[in-house]
Amino acid sequence: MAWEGNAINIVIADDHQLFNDGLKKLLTYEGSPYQVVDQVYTGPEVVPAIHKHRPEIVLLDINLPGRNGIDIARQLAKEYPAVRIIIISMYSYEKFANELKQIGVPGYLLKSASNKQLSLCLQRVMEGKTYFDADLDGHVELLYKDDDFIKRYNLSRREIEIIKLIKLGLPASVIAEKLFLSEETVKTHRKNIYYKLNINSVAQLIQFANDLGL
Amino acid sequence: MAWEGNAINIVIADDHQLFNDGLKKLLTYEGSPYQVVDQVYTGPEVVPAIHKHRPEIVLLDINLPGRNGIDIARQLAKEYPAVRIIIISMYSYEKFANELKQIGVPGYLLKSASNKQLSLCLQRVMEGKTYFDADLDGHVELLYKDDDFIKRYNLSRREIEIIKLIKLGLPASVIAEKLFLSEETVKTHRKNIYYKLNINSVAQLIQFANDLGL
DNA sequence: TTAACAATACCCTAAAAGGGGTATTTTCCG
DNA sequence: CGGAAAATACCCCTTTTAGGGTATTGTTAA
Repeated sequence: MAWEGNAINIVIADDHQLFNDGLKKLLTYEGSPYQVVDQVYTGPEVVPAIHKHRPEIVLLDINLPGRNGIDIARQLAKEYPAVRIIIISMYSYEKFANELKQIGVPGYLLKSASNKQLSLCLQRVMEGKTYFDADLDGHVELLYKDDDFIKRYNLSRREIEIIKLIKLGLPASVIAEKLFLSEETVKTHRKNIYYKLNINSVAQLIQFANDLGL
Repeated sequence: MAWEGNAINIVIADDHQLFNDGLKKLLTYEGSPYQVVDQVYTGPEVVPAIHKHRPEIVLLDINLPGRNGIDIARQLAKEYPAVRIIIISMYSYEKFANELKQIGVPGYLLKSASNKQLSLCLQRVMEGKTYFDADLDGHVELLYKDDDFIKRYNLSRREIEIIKLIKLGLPASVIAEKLFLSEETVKTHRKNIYYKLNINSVAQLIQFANDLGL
């Protein structure tokens, strides 16, 4: 499609095939300077694809099956510093934003971004600048999601916070340290969560949280 | 694009703009029978859009800001029964599958579905049949997926079986009963699984299994 | 301004998980 | 056939969870 000569080559890494394919379509309109040279759908496929194609840009999801997107970004930044990484994620992981910047990731787009924001991001990154959607937008969606969750299951804000930490596999003692609480308090919250959700194991809690996108 | 005469009209409701726009592109290829007549990005916009366009099909996300997709589906089924609803969701909400079927939703696609699955789903729904990706996930594809999983992480068939039961939140004792094994054996398998996957908690195991669609 | 809820924190106990071994029998492939 | 891998099963121990309470302090909405 694009004039082969100096097209900007892109690799897309996202496990949602419909999103991945749709993104390709969005990028390869008539007269586009971009060319999607490869699409991968799992974590372990990313590095080999980059090695093979040496694209100018990789659009990289964080939640890839098999391997964490941030780990991949770290390896790519080290081994393929010429490849510009743009993270494409559902949420604004503010915690990771600084980490990603430090790694040298120049772009961060939310999936709720518009086509124009995508173009702008690509453009800026190709100019050697940065574009971090995560800084601007982040809070709104997350707070809303939590609110929705709270309403539906009568959970409190603190309880949501603790659910997220349990999801990471942290024991009550560590969660307590992180939140500057007594371990007993964390256990009390956990008990209340189980009661409200009518469950009785961490496995069920995680299924529940995952199902609702928490 | 499509021959205006008898094109199948579609409304897309998804808050991830890039996904929404990409989906439109995927549906409106040259010679496509489909025509995207409207795109909305929040819950409250859905019903008015349906009212205005009376499309044959609405592709509806569950996690919409402002209003829950299931509620919307319920209202649409009642007030606009001619509109065929296809849920497009990130996760397989097995809990809600029956509820959705009862409401009369004929289609359920995962975002990780392929373009072909999308086409098939649309086709079947337009023929008055149903297409539930959430179900298939549990049966048809699993055997293949298991093999893939085994190869990548050196897990045995028995270990996969036990992972699935752990995922349900069952304690080792119950798993042992179910499989006619000693509890100690189940614990041994679990230890080996943790070692192979380099993890150390049930929370991490579930994340892992979910990521790989197990 | 109270009553309800959220958040905090402690007590107790039993069950289960997590982590370190070792060892036997089956199964299956070369 | 023989050896590797898988599946089975047990021992030990410590930590954590799960479930049963009670209780104090804020905050907040009726």
